[in-house]
Amino acid sequence: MPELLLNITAISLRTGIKPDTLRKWEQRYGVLRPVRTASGQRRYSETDVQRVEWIRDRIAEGWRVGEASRMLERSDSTALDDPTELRDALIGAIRDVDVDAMSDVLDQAFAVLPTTQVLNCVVSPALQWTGDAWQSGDLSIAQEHVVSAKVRSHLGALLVTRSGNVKGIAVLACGPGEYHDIGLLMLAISLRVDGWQVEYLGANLPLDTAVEFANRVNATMLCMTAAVEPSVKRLRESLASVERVDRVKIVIGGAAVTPAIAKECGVTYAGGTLDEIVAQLRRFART
Amino acid sequence: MPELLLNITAISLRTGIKPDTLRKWEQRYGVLRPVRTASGQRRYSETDVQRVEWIRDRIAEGWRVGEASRMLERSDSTALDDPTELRDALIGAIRDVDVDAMSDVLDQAFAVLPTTQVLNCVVSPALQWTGDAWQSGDLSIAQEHVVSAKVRSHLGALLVTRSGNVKGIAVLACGPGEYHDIGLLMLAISLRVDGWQVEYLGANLPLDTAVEFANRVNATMLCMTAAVEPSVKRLRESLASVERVDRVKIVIGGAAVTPAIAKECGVTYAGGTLDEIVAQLRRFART
DNA sequence: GTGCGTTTAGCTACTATTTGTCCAGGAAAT
DNA sequence: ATTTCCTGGACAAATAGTAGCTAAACGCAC
Repeated sequence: MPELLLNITAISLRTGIKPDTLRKWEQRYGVLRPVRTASGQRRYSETDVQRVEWIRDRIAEGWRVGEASRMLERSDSTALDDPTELRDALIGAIRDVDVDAMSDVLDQAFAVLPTTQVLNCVVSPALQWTGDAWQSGDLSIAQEHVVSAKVRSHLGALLVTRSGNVKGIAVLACGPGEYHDIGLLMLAISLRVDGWQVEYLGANLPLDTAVEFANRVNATMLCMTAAVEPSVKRLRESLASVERVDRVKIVIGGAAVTPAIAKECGVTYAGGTLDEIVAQLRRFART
Repeated sequence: MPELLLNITAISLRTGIKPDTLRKWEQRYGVLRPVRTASGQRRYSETDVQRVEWIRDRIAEGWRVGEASRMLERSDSTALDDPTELRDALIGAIRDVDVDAMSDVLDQAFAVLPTTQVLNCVVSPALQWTGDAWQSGDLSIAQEHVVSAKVRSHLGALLVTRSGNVKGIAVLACGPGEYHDIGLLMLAISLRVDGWQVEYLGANLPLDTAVEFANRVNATMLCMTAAVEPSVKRLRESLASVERVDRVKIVIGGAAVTPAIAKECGVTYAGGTLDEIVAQLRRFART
């Protein structure tokens, strides 16, 4: 599937709606969610074209833009479109071990909400809940695994689509001994949406080989995570001994990493919500 | 027939793009690769004319030059449809650490070949090659990881689509301590294609909780894998101590598992190529 | 109809990026 | 000798971005 994305002039020529207007529609009604390129330019999909044409036709029939947009929103959200409700629905499906429902809710969420919102407001809280429920013994490890696997599949699907133009290349990996990679996967998706080319290396990667790889693919930065204490220790040891490549900036983060640790190792720290991390990395890359 | 070559003025007159612009396109986007005379002058072919005209037309449709060029690059990367060639192309991309090409080849393969054939004839051999190259030191762990991650994403995307449960429910998981899950993921896809409802639990799962889960979702069978020696040991220990549920048939397999081990533990063995395993499980489920 | 508030497209101002054109100085072709 | 072409850099024009303002169009109460 060579997914080709239109810029604002192209979609404007095809739909007959001026660029200014398209931007206003996006700002006011959020009907269009074009992905952004490296420099922040909008890139529209075929679906976006269809949405614009649909609204244009409604306007021709005498509807107002706002109403048409709301109709469109409503028509493609059969049931839920509220992040909170979707989150609760997902948690409910997990609690009931209803694997089909889990997929349904995830499909639904990705269909009606912007990707970053799905990650921040639906997937993240649900995973958090899953972790807590597992710790308190309300959920078995198998249930926790099935949730992870499901989420991973959905996120993986988002990672395969490639965007043509890029801010830079970001290499993402879990530190040595670290197997908690879902958070990193979510970051990968978020960065991709923000216009990065992401090379995702997954769990348990020695730092030296990660640096070498990042250098080889000409990456702008290398993000390593550690979610638990033992792997922070190993990551720190690696950072102390690894030979740095100046061109590749190293960023660390993850549940068990603190700004102090990063400072001590002479690398940058990123943390907070996904959106915050993306913003931090965006600024950081410019420096 | 002596191929007729145009100098830069000629191609400029035919396409309406000024020589200066053509040179900049070449410099900036590399779309044109005219041959050079002894003294370094550009000589364009008919293909080059077509490429310039194609880009010119895209620009008229509102695209930006840079992106149109990239689209052109993408579209004329030769389309393969032979499993062997695709396999070799994938291995080549892995060897060259060309992450974009890897995605291209995988996209291509899944587009033109049946899923099972992609897994058996393209992905499997390429992963095998990757493993061998890693062991012989020709490939770093990072390179091995990026291949895994890429393949995992593509396979995960296939696992998201749900199909009816005609043959029964199969629960798949790696045994405790086992993190090599790509083979299992490929089996998951193959079983799904064969008409099973697959619940994929991924790496490192204790057997007792897997059995409990399989029972809870009314599974027909539970497949556990072990790819390396230590995890076979843990799997055997678990099998000896876990409480069986009659309804759920347990099957084990994986690189480090032998029929003898399965027999000793009182469970069924499955092994061979993906197709063979699927056939074995199909027969097995009927009993 | 008239008046009033809301909705809407278009416009301006300003910044950043992308892209086409031009120029200088030297080499080759005519 | 004049013209064409090369490279590389400089620069201006075009395209996009954001934010905020304006005025026409519209809905609705009177």
